[in-house]
Amino acid sequence: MSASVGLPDDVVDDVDIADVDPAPTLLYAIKQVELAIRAHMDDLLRPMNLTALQYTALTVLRRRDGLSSAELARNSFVTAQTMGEMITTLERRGLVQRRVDPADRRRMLTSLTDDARVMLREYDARVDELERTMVDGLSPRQRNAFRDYLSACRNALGDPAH
Amino acid sequence: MSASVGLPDDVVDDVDIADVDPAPTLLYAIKQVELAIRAHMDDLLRPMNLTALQYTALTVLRRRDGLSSAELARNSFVTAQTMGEMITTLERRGLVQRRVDPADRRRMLTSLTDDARVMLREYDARVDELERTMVDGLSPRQRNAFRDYLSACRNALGDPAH
DNA sequence: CTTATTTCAGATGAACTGAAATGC
DNA sequence: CGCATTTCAGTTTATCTGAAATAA
Repeated sequence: MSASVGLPDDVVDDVDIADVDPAPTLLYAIKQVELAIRAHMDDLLRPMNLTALQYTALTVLRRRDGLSSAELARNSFVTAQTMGEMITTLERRGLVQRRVDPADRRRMLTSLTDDARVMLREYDARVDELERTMVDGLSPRQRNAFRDYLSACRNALGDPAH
Repeated sequence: MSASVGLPDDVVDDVDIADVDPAPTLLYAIKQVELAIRAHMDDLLRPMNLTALQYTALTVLRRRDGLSSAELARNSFVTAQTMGEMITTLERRGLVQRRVDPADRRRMLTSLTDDARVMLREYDARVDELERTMVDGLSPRQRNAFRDYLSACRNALGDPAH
């Protein structure tokens, strides 16, 4: 992970319920940011009647076509049953389609429909803007460092449920 | 998972569903880390029969005694009713106590009980260890930068619900 | 009068556990 | 046979919306 971070620089000195105390834990800081993101995302997603979990599944499928429902479940830390039901919902809405994996006929390979791709593209700009707003105070170099840190954290925590 | 055995060099060269693609969004990366944290925290909290939200409320109260239920709700992006019910549950379990705010008799000031403080202290070590595991690959300087970035993000996203 | 906080009363949805069918 | 995936069924629990009481 290169790191390559140079300068931690003081980025904020705003006083807020989130940081009125010197140093709450990083765990808590991450949770707070995720809560704030989710509130914004829910607002964004509500018009298209998608939950954050559904949206996540769709964007994961856009990057990695043909995952099975069980694989998507592991990615989002929910049970296979929960994800299976969610995929069924998306299928009924015409956003994904499934076909039996010819190499392993137990599995169902899931793909986005063209409708889903169009819909996701319409939201890309808004999601990008949310991300830009979020990292507004960070330099490009800091953003890269931030991404590296997050990746390191995710890898360090592993896949605990399995 | 594998890795983490030798290779002190690159923190991440594990191929994983979380980073098989070059650069998913920071939004997604944060969500993934938070999901991983929550899975670990749920495991940690299950023995004491606390949800992540309840634990968060308790630790917030430890830092900022005497918040009202409505304030706690805003901090966690849930409705006042939801937080009110959760605080009632904690009160019945003897983990918090409430008293009317003498300065504004509509409000109920919430405080931890001694029992709650003891319980939280018992878990501090385990939570600290989880955090240490998570940032294992980061230098102290990087950890500080990471904290700054998170704080900047949280502040940039504001309190959308109000 | 309007607003904030709390509380009561449903309604809902999203998740879970358990179990069965299928196929490797 | 054991294990993974999917699907069906039932349940729980957390959260929400709506409405009323209180007090500033």
